[in-house]
Amino acid sequence: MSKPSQHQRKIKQNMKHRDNHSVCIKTALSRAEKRCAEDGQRFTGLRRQVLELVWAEHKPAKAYDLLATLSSIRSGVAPTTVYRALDFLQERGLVHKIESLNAYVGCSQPDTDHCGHFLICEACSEIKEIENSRVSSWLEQAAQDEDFIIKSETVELIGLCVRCQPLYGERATP
Amino acid sequence: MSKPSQHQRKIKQNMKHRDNHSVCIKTALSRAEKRCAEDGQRFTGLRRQVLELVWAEHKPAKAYDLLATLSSIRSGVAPTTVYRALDFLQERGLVHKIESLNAYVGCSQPDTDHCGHFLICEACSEIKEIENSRVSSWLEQAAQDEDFIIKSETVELIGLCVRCQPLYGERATP
DNA sequence: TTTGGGAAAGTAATATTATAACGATAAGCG
DNA sequence: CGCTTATCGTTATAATATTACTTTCCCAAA
Repeated sequence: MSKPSQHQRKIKQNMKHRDNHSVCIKTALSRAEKRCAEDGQRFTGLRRQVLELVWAEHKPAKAYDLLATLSSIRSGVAPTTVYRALDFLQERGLVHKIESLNAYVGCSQPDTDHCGHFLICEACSEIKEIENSRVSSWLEQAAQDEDFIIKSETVELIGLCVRCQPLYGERATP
Repeated sequence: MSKPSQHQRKIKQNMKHRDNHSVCIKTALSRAEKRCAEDGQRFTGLRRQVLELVWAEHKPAKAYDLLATLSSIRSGVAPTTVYRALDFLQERGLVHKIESLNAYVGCSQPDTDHCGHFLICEACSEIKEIENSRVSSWLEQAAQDEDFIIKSETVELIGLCVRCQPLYGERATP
């Protein structure tokens, strides 16, 4: 309500990003390639294909959907195939699992060592990874109050993204 | 490092709590009863038993483990039985699901309307729900930066609880 | 160039988690 | 009491994930 022009600007940013999504994919792939090379790991055809499929949209990809798609472009694909590739990609921080959806998304900041924090739109399913170092330090603080030492974080915020708010009047999925 | 005596105090608090855990359970049950009465909902024997089992420990309870235990004290128990009861309890805020574990814990603050935030010890599996209104308002802030409206939050912090830190030297599970 | 070792992928089976569909029963209400 | 509806029983099946074992492929050392 407070800053409509800024709101519009963010929507445009978002649109632009969608139009150029193929750039995202390419970037993700080349970063993955680089990352694997550095680690002395093999970025095989299978792994590349799975990562490409995960990146096909900024939406959570279900393992069995990846399996189905992958089967159509490659033979001898079983659940194991997909899960192994996903495990590999997760270990290298190239993909995150969204626990509340049992689904996977490409990591948008694979260079920084981190666990992802996500905004998940319940209307359009788009996922945005928030890069917000404040969040982690805040959570650290909260944990410290209990003398708890954090090793990894699952933070998944479900709600309405900037584009879907006008459509759903700030209420839940119709 | 900084406050060893306070650390000790917290450990003692924790111990004391474990010794008196039956109190937890009773409290949880009577709160549930009250809550259901207020809502005009039936707190049936089945629902009570499931809630009791979930509260048996401060550890995540798996649906199929509940199923097995429940089967031993009641006949005609199927997966549906357990999931229905869990759904009921979740809707009323009496139980939370831990997404990263596919497991369920009793809610320690069923009176306040909230989504839970959890500290999960990877060594002993104990779960502590953090009641920390700061956390939610921090996350709101982070979401606002993206003009995102939060409807619900999944926050699960994995690490070492106060009792397990000395045992595992602040490192991951052995 | 060959070959041996290890990583990756193929294959089959199975475990784990969750839901759907439909009928039977029992609790509350007029 | 008889009606309505929530609850529960029952069966089947869907969706997600892992284990174990075999085969293939890559790469590097001989």
